[in-house]
Amino acid sequence: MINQSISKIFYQISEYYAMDDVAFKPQAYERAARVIEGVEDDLADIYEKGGVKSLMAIEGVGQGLAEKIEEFIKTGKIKEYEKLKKACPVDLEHLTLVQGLGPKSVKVLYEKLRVKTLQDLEKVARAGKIAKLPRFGKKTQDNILRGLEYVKGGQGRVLLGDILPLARKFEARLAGIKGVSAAVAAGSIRRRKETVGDIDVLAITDDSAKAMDYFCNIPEVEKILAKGENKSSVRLHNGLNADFLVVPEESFGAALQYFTGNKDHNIELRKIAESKKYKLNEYGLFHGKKSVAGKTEKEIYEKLGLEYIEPEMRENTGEIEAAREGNLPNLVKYEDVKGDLQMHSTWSDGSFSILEMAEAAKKLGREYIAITDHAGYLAIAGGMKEKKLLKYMAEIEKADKKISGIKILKGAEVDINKDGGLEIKDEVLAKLDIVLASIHDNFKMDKEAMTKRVCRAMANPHMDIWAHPSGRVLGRREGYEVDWNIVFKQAVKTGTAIEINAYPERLDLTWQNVKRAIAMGVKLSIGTDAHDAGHLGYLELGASVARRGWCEKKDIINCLSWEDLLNFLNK
DNA sequence: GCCGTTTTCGGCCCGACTGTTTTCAGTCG
Repeated sequence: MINQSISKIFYQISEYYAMDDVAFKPQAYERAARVIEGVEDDLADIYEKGGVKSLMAIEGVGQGLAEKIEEFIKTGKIKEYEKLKKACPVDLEHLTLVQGLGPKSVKVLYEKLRVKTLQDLEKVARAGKIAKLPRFGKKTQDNILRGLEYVKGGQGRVLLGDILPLARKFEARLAGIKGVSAAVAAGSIRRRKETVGDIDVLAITDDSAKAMDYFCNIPEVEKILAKGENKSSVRLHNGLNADFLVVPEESFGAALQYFTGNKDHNIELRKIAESKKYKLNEYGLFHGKKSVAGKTEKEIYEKLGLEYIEPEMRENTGEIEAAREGNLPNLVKYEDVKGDLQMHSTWSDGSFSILEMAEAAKKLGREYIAITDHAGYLAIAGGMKEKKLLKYMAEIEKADKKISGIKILKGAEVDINKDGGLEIKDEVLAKLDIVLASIHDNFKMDKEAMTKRVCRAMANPHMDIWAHPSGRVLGRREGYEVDWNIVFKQAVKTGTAIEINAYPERLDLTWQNVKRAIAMGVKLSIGTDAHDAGHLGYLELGASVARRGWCEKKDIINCLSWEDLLNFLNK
């Protein structure tokens, strides 16, 4: 799939032109980049079938960009991009990762302070030089420093949502080789951690040399770092490392346990093993030299006097004690999630019609969905005001009547204003089946003000769900400050559900806060925030956050039957 | 560079916020 590569290049080109103050081209490239990100079919396939003409059928792609895509398909690069990159004196790509820093500011920083790289930026910021520039100041400088920390911390890890499909591809391919009887991606992928630093794949095979050869030669490999009989290590084109391990069948459970982690969880297990006069390692659980368990994870946990602990819970945050006492939650299953409670259509910033989204959701087996287009002042996201909302609602009703086998809720994602008011009049909100409310501005309010703002919004009887509650964007910005204890209490009091936004770069509420919230009795909702039919599959990422946060079925309103969900919303 | 048309040019989703200014450029969504 070349779509992501092309999309990325177009984003970059857009920034280069923006830096040079070129008019309108940046928006054109950016728009095309965004659309291409969401195109489900591989651009190479589209091109193969219908050439440049068929590429031009994509929104925002005209003759010029279609030919650039063609160029990429044929040569693997785009000359114009290479030229711009070469001509640009600074590392724009990384500098603009810093929150609040755009192409224009980067240009000024280069012209006045010769800032070319993130390192340069840090140096001049620390030296206090940025604060002295015209139109910059102390606060801007501090924001840059904070942004820098975040960018540095986020590097080298990729989003679970981006890597899970690749890991599954590896699993499937390896499982397809003769002699391989199992292949599983372990590590943080198996724990469904929101970001992933590398890929560990474990396999059982009777011909390890053959499996190793195969793995080291898959097209994603950029460089082989190590290749042995039982273990190989490679660097992938996407910058990640991948390890491939072959273990004997009788050790598979032990190896899986060992390589799934996390580290602290494993250390605890080994301590327990030691206290029982056992030794635990990746080959099995041993009493002296005699193996007492190793084939499955389950038997290892059992022999250690523990209930089986699901991978998503293995973070050493109390799961081992709970397993010892038989108090583990009855974790919500991926298939328990019946519906999707946040998505967008062409009525705001989505790229598919209401009916198209419903049809795609139905295909994935959803029993119900909520269409929740933007309403309020977020104009760029197509935020609707009251009058348009009424038309939109009629359109949802029409779609609901037209489609069978799936129910559609009339919803909206309404902006919460600075004071905690909702940006749509109550009498219109009352007409919606489901009201999500979320914060899209004023992220840097102090904790107390932000807490008040949210609590006041929740007090509005029409608000059903607080969407993407922390506002974090993985790898780009931390969430805003809010007193979680107070807002969780308010959520329980007002009967407001809190969302687990399943979009890969959000996964917000965080799993840590999920755990705290349900312990206080908060009900949670899962929404993909899909802006494209291809995003609807993210629902499982939301479910994985729920599982990491110890949720049971009863904690998640998406697990309710249609009738029970309506009852919840009408309360 | 795209797009739609008043169809081969002339517009181009825009409102709010931040941090700087004391009116506004840059960034964000």
